[in-house]
Amino acid sequence: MVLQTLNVGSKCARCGKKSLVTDNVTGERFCGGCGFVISERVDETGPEWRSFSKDESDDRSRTGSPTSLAMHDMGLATIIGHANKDVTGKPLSASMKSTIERLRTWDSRSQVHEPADRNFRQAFSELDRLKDKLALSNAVIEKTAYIYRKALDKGLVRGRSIPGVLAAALYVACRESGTPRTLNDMSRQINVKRKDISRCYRLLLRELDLNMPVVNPIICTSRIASEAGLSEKVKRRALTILKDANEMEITAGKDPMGLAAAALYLSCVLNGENTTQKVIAMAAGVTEVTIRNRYKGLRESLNI
DNA sequence: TAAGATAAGAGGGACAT
DNA sequence: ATGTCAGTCTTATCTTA
Repeated sequence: MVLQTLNVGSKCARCGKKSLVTDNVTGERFCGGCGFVISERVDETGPEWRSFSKDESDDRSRTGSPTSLAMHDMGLATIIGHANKDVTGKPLSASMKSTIERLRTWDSRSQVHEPADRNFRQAFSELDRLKDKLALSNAVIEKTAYIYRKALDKGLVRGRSIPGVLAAALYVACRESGTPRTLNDMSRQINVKRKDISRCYRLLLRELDLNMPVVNPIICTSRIASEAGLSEKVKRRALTILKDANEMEITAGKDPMGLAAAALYLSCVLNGENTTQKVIAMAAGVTEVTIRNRYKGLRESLNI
């Protein structure tokens, strides 16, 4: 456990001695006199992730050291060095030496070589890629990591593809946090068939006893409206349409994206705005036929 | 060209066997 | 466990305005 002494000379906040040292392997700064740890990691400054919209920037500013569930060891690694000397530089006794060697073995095993941990590393590097691709917030990523860990603990990943289960966990996290991302979005980015993700998703719901809030079409509306470049006025009208539809209980069991898309289309027609079903269908990720069906249903139910 | 109509097929939930 | 059924969504094709 040899520690290279850098930054010597600063005063310790606890004992007052000028004996602060930095472990250049882990980046920990602590007092050589009393062992007081000053900071475990070197904090970076500035925002950690780029933001994609105003309302997403709020939960992305950095508040501390980046310890994350999405790191294979949750960012808590300690590394046992290779020199058999203690803090003062004296050689270790024979019994202590064997103890340390045993610890070192398990230390390194627990970090990289255990199968579960390799699984994490693979999954989380993929997750990191998806974060950018799908413009996801840090909160969603953390939630995904948490769910994935639980799934792995329960042995749900065995026999299934890592990206598949990961995408399912991500989908759960999005649903829980009200982030409107569809299975198709996931499927496109992670290159796993929608069907497979869907199956893993249902598995997670069953095995982890999750109960998912129903996707709110109202949230979908905003996403589609901005994607299709629709006006604020149209969006508002669509929202009242959805509210009415909800009260008339004709929304149950319908694809929320299709519903939101139809409400937007109806709103465009009512407001005399020129938009095609095709544009909205593209933005919503549903087919024109679905829009037509929902559109028809909305008009009949609301007597428009 | 956009919108509407129709048909075939897929995937999954509810339910009974 | 397995099969059937009703309901939804997608894809494809044709018709209509």
